[in-house]
Amino acid sequence: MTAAKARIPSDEELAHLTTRAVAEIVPYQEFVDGLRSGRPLRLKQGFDPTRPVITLGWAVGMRKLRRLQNLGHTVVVVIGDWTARIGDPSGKSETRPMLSEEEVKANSDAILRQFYKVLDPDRTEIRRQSEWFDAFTLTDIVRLAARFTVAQMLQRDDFAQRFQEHAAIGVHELLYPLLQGYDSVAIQADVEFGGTDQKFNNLLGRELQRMMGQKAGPAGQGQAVFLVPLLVGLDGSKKMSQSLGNYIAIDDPPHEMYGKLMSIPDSLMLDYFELLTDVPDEELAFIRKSIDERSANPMEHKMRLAREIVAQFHTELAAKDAESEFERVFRKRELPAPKILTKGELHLRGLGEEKSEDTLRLASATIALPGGEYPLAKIIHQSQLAPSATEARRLIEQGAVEINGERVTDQTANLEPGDIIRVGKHRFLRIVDADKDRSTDG
RNA sequence: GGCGGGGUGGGUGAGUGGCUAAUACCACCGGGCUGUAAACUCGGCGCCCUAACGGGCUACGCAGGUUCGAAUCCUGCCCCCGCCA
Repeated sequence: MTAAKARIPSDEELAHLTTRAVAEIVPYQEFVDGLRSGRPLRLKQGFDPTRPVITLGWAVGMRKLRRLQNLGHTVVVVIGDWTARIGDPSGKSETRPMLSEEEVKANSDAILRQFYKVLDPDRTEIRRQSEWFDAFTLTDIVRLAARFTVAQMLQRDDFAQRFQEHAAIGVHELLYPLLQGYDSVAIQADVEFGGTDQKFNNLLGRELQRMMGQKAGPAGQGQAVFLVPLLVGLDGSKKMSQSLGNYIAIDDPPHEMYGKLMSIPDSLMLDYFELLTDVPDEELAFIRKSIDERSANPMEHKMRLAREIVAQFHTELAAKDAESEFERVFRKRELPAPKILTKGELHLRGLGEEKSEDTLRLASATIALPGGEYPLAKIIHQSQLAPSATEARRLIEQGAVEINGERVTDQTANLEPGDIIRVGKHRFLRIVDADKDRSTDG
C-alpha cells in the first residue's frame, strides 16, 4: 500500500489471469486497467470460519490470488469471525448455526495455518471483522441498514428463492451482506474475490464504498469484483462445500486426496484441470479431444490430475507415492503398505477404551491387542471403521470385510499381530502386538 | 390480535388406533460389473445384547393423558407457513 509498485503483466499473463478459471470480472475494464497501472491493489478474500477446513473449492480463488501476489499485489484476508457468530445463510436455504467465540477462534486458527500452502505470507494481511464490528453500536447498524431496502436485498437469488417458496428468512440474515459489504469499506478493498455465488454480496460492497465516499477500487469507483467458478464436489452435482461433505480439503493426506480425486466423475475432470492446475489450455484441449474420441482411457488423465493436485498441496514425492499406493490397493487389490496404516494410531487393550482420529475414506488405523479370538464387529466399530457395531455386523454379513485379503463371513475371527482388516474399499485396520507396539510412528 | 394450514428417520414425503423400526423416492453404505468414474444390477440403511435363533431399548415438535395397544385419539405448550388486521 506504500511506494512499492506492482509489476505490470504481459499480455499473455493478463489473458491468463482474466480468463483461466474466471467466471466474471465486474467491471472488467476497471480491473484490467488497474493491473496495467502498476499500482498495488488490495485484494480482499473473505472467509467464513464455520469449519476448520479449506476445500479445493477455496483453492481456486486462492491460486488466482497467489498469481496476483507474485505481481506485487496484496491479499487482505478477512476472517468472518463476527458474522460466523450471527450465522450465515448457506446456498441451500439452510441457516448455519451461530458459533461460539471459542469455536470461531479455533477454526480461524486452523484455517490460517493452511492459507500459506497457497498464499505468499509476505504479501498477505490478516484482518478480523471483530476489529471493526466489536466497536459498532446499534446506531451504526441501523444507519448501515437504512442505506438499503428490502427490495434490494431480495434481489439476491438465495433470498428471492426462499421468499418465493415461503421458506424462512431470518431478519439477521439480511444483515449479513451489509456486514460483508462493510468489510470492504473497513479494509479499503480494491478488488473482492469470491465464487459466483458471492456476486450480490460483493457488488453490494462496491456500492457501499461509493456511498460512503471511499475512493477504493482500481478506478476509484469502489471495489471491482472477481468471481471464480464454483468447483463441483465429489458427488458430481453440488458445489463443493464443507457442509455438504462432498469436499477435498487442501490438507487431506496425500493418499486420501489422491483417492478422492480419482473418485470424481469423469465429467468433472476438465473442470478440475482448468480450475486447479497449471496444465496449459492447449493441453486441456488435447485431453478433451482424446476423451471425446475415446482414444485414451480417461483414467490416465485422471491419474495425472490427481498427481498434479497432490503435488501442489504436498510434494512431488508424496504424489508419486500416493499414486503407487493407489495402484497397489485399488487397481491390483493388494493390501496397503504398512506405512500408510499409521494414521489415527489406536491402542485397545482388550475391548475397553476407545480413542481415535478422523476416519474418512482412506481411513486406516492400528489396533493393539494380544492374538486370539475376537468379535469382529466390535473391533471394527471401536476402531471407528464403522459408525456402530450393528453396522459393522451388517458389513460383515454383506461380505464387505476381509482379513489379509480374504473375505470373512463369521462374526468372530482369530486375530494375530500383523493381520490387516479391510472394511469396504478404503478402510483398513492393522493389528499390532499389544505388549510390544506402543510406538506412534506417525 | 383474528382465521386457516402444518411440524414424521440426512432430505422430500406416505401413513390417521394394532399387520409400523414406520410406504416410496433421493442421498448414503456394501456386493457384482468396471477405470475405486458414470451407468447398470443386487443388497443394506435407529441403537444395544447374541456365533446364531432370538431378545431388549429408543424414535414420528415438546410435555402430559385415554387405551390391552398411539406417529395415529384427547389436553396444554413450542415452532413454521398463509390470509386478514
